[in-house]
Amino acid sequence: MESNTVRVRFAPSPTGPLHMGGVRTALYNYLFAKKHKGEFILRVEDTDQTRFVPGAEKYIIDSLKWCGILPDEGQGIGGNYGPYRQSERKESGLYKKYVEQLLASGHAYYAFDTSEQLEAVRELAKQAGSPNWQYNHVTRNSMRNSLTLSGEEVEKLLAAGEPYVVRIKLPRNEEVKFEDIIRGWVKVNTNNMDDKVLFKSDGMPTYHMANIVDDHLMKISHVIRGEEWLPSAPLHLLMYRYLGWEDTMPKFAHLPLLLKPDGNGKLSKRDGDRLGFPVFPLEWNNPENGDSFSGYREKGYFPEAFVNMLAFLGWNPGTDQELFTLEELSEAFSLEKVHKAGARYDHDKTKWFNQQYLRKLSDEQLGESLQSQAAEHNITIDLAKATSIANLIKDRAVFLRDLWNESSVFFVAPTEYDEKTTSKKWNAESRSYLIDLREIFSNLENFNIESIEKAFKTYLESKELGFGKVGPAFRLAVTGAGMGPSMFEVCAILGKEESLARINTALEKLPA
RNA sequence: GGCCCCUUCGUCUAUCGGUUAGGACGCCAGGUUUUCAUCCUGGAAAGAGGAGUUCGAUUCUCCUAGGGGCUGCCA
Repeated sequence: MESNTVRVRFAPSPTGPLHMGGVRTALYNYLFAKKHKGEFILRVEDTDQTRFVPGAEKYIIDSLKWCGILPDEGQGIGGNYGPYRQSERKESGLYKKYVEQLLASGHAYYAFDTSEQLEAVRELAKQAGSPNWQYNHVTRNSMRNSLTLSGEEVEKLLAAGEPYVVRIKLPRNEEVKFEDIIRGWVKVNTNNMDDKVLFKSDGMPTYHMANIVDDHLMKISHVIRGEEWLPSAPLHLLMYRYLGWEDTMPKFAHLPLLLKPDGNGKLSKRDGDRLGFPVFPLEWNNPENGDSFSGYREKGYFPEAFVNMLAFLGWNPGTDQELFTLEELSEAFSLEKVHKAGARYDHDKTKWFNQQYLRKLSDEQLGESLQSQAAEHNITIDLAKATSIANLIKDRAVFLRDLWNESSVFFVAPTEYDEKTTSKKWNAESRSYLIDLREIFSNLENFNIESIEKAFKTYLESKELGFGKVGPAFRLAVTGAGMGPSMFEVCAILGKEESLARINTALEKLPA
């Protein structure tokens, strides 16, 4: 079917931590590549030196690694199309060569207007009532560029080292259309486009230039990126055309955006911690400016759950299956099934996914986790015990840490007693029941689940009491809480001595 | 403002002209459970509005409205 190899790239710019929307873009690229037995490439788009953030590249790589979406080729991995950092690619004059080609063919021109001058023109236009002044086929005639200046003047300025940029020269009134895999045909008239800068005065290409050159040189077959790129796709098409690469141009697929759960707009980095969930895969701390954002990994999410959740934000297999491994996702994925509209992030659903993945773990695996968490609290327990405790409480866990949170009663005697339960269920009566139970339990030879339960129930019968009269007080005395797993199992695990000791403590500490 | 994209339950979504419009999360109710959680059962909940095409539109077209994106020598 596919005679051409699928090669896709994820091309983030290292300007900060990778947001979950970016992770999803990477994921879809990865899935598409795997589905078609192609290659997934990581390219670092660091053409903006002013926005460079130390550690960001490492963060991106670490995040992908945590998620399990490993590039086959690219920055940090290597490959035959390197280097994979645009700042390094620029060193060889790579981009400049193609810029000169465009200059020579008349599809680009030099512009000497400074940022300040442009800003002033824009400001003026705004005051005159036009909010978006553009450097285009009409305004370029009144600007300082190689179209308005004489050849000698241009030569002189260039020779004098005058700062300049190179802009694309767009034709007037031309329909540009391309077929997006997700959205179908998209048409734009060049009259509504502007002469974008291709080459900056600092010697760096802009995204528009670098991405076309690199995608071409790296033999990228499909460009799968966020919807924010849709408006510039026609420009990119024109560039392929002017560079003579239109026949091998990659296919485009513009992904729907991830939206804020509340209100409007796309999910942004400040949203998460504001609304009580992370927007980043990994925690991010920037000592330089004090930026600090929480991450899914540190919050206790399984990468598999995180990835599964992300996959479903904008895509759906068309079946009822919701739990997918990465391999299954790779098999089921298709761009045609990607939804067009933006997807609102739902944190409850994310937690649900995590709970599902926790349940896939065996009791022994859960026990191991509990054992190591206990060790962090300087408590040593053997695996068999940890496993049986984990089995007892796993149904109430969403995160692995819940295993410890829910089971600490087994290792640490209560120092406080739940207020609500105390005021509702603890009184002189219940106190006397506990005194009876202490007596009964201390006479039990085999202190196990069955015997405790039998003794307890026999006591209830003899006193003609309902479970509700004694149970809550019993739980309160032993665990300090108003809820939890079966008390017979709790006591059995605690052992006779500890159980009795706790009842004693409660009788001392809790006034009738 | 201009240009582009989008629009099914609160949320994520299925439906590729004919369905009692399905599922999941969340929510509510009932059951199981001494309690909580789990689990089981059930429930409420959607095609933005208006034209058209058609025997028949959620599905195709157009308009309106709403939402989103872009509008930098940022990506």
